Amino acid sequence: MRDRLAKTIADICKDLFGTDVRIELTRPEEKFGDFSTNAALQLAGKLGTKPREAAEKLAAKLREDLGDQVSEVTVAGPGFINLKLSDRALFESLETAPAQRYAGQEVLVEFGDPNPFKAMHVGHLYSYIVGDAIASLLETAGAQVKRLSYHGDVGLHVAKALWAMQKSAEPPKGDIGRFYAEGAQAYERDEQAKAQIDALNAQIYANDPSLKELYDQGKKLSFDDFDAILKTLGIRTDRRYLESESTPVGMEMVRRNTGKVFKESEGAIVYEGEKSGLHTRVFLTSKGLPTYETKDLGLAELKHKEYPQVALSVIITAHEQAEYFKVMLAALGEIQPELAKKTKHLSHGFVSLSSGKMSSRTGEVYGAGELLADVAKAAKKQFPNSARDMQLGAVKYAFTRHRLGGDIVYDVNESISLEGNSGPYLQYAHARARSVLQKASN
RNA sequence: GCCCCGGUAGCUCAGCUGGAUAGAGCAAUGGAGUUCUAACCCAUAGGUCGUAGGUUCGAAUCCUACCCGGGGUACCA
Repeated sequence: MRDRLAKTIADICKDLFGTDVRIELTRPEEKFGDFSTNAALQLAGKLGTKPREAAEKLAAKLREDLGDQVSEVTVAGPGFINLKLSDRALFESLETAPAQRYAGQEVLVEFGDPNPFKAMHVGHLYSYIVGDAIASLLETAGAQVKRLSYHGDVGLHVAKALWAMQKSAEPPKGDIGRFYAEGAQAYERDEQAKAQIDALNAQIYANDPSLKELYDQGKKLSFDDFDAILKTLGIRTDRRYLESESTPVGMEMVRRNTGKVFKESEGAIVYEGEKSGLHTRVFLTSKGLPTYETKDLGLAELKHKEYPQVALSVIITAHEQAEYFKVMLAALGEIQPELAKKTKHLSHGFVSLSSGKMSSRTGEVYGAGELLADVAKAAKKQFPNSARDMQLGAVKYAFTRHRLGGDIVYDVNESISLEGNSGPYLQYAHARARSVLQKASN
């Protein structure tokens, strides 16, 4: 509808004034109409005529050419042309399918990315909800979307959790996050524990078989926990990548390109981002160990191998990684230019709670599951019969109603409110509207 | 220090590829209705659009400087 109108207006401008104009059709305040264009203002600027005169001429022609599409064409203010759609056009637009910009194309969307052996916190929840929404949007635009996630299954955080699991008398079960929290605290406070954890970390890197059983237990526990939360959220993941997969691929890429893309500096292998206005980052440490950037390079290559036909690859993370990704993508751009061009990093801010609740009693971060449970509790209290869908709608809407970029504040009570800017409000409005329609047709 | 993001009504946020008196929800104040799932309705009040310059016929929107908050800034992720 919008595109068709814009084209008609552009054609008329060309006919009448012999000039090409980039037509902007905006949604003005309701009282002005359904669409509004500043085409006449643009024309006046180009031709040096009075805006209102150009607007009147344009409007007259539009009334003629648009026929039953519009019920009103008016000129207002300095020379805006306001269009009011006819009922017929309005109904037609309802039946028009959305634009299929990515029709039939494969698109990857990576989001969520919680690390096993740690709790999934509200930041991950934000990433999952935003990422899933973006994936759905792309699906609506016709894309064949693959939802991906990436998980750090090796590293110091694993050692911290394993250390606490080893010390525990009982077999590990339930919330894995508490083991991590215990290990992380000991690592900070206790020199002896720190040494033990560092040793454990080396063992993990060396794939020590004596750790395998505990490691596998912990990993399973983590992913079972993630799965439960994702099931509640109704979010699926098509492919999970692990750091242990991407690491060898990335190391190979860095080695192959050392001397070309990467440089040796102070014993480490680095990428000098300064040449593209960024900063230098280490890819291989002086001990020869891969950093996150190398692993991400490998991940990009892994995705490329499995999905060679992608039109677009989106990665969604928190804001803290924004500049890191610029450097990583700049390096990738020198190795695989076409791949880097198709990769787009989007970042979101941090979540804070209006209640001020950020960490639970143990000093861990506020968990994703914990938030979901708190919402369910608050919803049940206010609306004893509230459905799961209502709670989910509340959380998802509260997290997606903001523009991406800034930090967001989450307020449980506001999110479950039946009034105002909330998910349940929309759901209720929808239900009522359908009810009215149904009764009208009986 | 340098780089990135944010700074709009008491609160949470839209608007930021320049355009019509800066909008919404919540909260506040004053009213109306007792119901077809009332998703409420009407009205009032509330804003130096972080600050100061600049560009423009026109700036919340573009440019510059500065202030405040968050993040990043070589061997963590």
